[in-house]
Amino acid sequence: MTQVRVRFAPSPTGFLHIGGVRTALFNWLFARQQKGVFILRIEDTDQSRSTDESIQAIIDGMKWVGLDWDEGPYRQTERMDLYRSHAMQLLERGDAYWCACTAEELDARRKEAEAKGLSQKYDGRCRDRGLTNPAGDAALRFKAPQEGETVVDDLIKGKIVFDNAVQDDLIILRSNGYPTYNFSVVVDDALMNITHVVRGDDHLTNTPRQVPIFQALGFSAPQFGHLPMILGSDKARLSKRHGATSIMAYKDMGYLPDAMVNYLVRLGWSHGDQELFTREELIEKFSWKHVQTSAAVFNPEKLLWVNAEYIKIIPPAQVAQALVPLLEAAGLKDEVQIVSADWLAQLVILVKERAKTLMEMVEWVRPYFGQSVICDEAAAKKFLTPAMAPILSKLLARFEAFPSFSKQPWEEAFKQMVEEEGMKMGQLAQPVRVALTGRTASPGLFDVMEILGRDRTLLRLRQGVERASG
RNA sequence: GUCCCCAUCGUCUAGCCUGGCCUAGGACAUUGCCCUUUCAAGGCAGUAACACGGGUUCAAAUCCCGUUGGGGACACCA
Repeated sequence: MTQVRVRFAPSPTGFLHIGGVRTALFNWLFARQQKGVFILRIEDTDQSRSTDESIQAIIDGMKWVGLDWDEGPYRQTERMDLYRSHAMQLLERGDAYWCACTAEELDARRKEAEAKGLSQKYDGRCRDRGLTNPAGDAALRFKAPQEGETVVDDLIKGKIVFDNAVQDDLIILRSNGYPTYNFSVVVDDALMNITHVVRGDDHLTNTPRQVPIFQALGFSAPQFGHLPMILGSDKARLSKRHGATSIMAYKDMGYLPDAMVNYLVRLGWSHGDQELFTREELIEKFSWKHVQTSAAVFNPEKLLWVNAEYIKIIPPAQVAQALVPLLEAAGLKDEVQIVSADWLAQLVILVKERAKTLMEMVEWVRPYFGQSVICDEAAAKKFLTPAMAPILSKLLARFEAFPSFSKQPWEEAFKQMVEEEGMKMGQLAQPVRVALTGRTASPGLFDVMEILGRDRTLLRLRQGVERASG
């Protein structure tokens, strides 16, 4: 058994998006399961579109979702000699030829063919001209076999047969000397000993173009696997129209990387009825057999649910840690600094069942920082009424009698007062909640008091009484 | 236009390979109820799908053919 070697090979022409992450993820899972090697390779042979910022964005994105690579990042622009020397091999063997047609001419002919409803294939006019390239401005074309069939046994789709007669003589070296995609991938996949090429469905028709190049170069082709596409809610290919597509945008929106991974892997793969998996489980249970053959619609609501599940499952201290940067960004930098990690973890426990994202959690948690509270006007108007003032004042007095906070006695005192006043629980609880948190919705009252501590509880209650009286 | 892929609830999917256990299961969303100091969470229940047409077979969601529909590819982009 040779060792599994897979790669993720994005082109640095923009940020790392959802689809790319999923492709990377399937490769990574397979590599980890097979104790293989996962390679990151940057396909930057398109000079005009590749940027260094994009490369950094890819690296940042991969790191955030925790997809670590064993080799690379390789950059194709650093491997130019390899492509050129292999292209020359093909030329020498008669498997490639120089083509003097200019891009403009080709474009014009293609448009004409399209207008007439004919094949848009290259007409092969330079194929047998035996041209040389003295001026250095010709492009090199691969002489694609025109007879027989190319059969691909896809890991996901099964056996697919392509007629060689429809294959084009692809340009493998541009007139500027740079290789094109279909050639550089082959050279790299061959030279890097890639055993399994797993990529998006959109590359399916590239496979019969690439297989003959492997063969002409004297390499055996790797195994191929084509992942179905991810679609937007309108069933069109996922794009900016469907909201944030950069993976890092999800970080900013308060998604947990593990939740992202869990959602994405379930989008196109399943293990019976199981919805939630640890990474270890994913690595253990992953199999090509259960990868879906059809495209899947990206469903933000389910992602939200998965994220909420992770917020509940993950150790609170860990959630707290991920929350800190968002708190700082929300203007709570000073407040966060003076607070202990333990206290923050406790706070997370209070709100983790209410927040579906870290972003929402920031809002849930905001009232528990600072001495006083910022009170919602409508809430105050409704619950901190003059009529409530004496009752709240009475409650305050009872609480003040306790030298320290303790849940049970405080709760008993509270309930006793409700009874004495002939009130319903909610009639007293809501005004107190507003006084303590400034809002009508919060975690359990006594949990709130516990997190605030005796002093702040009393302070806020006192301020609530004032407000109600005023 | 040519070539390729795909088709189960609104969405993600189980089942399909190896036909009967499918009166088609789970999850998200949605609706109702319960729980309840608020908001959540949780529990219970409900609505909801085998694209269509032909075969093959005692028997088809499952196998075969066709139709329709969706997607992808056809660049000196990747």
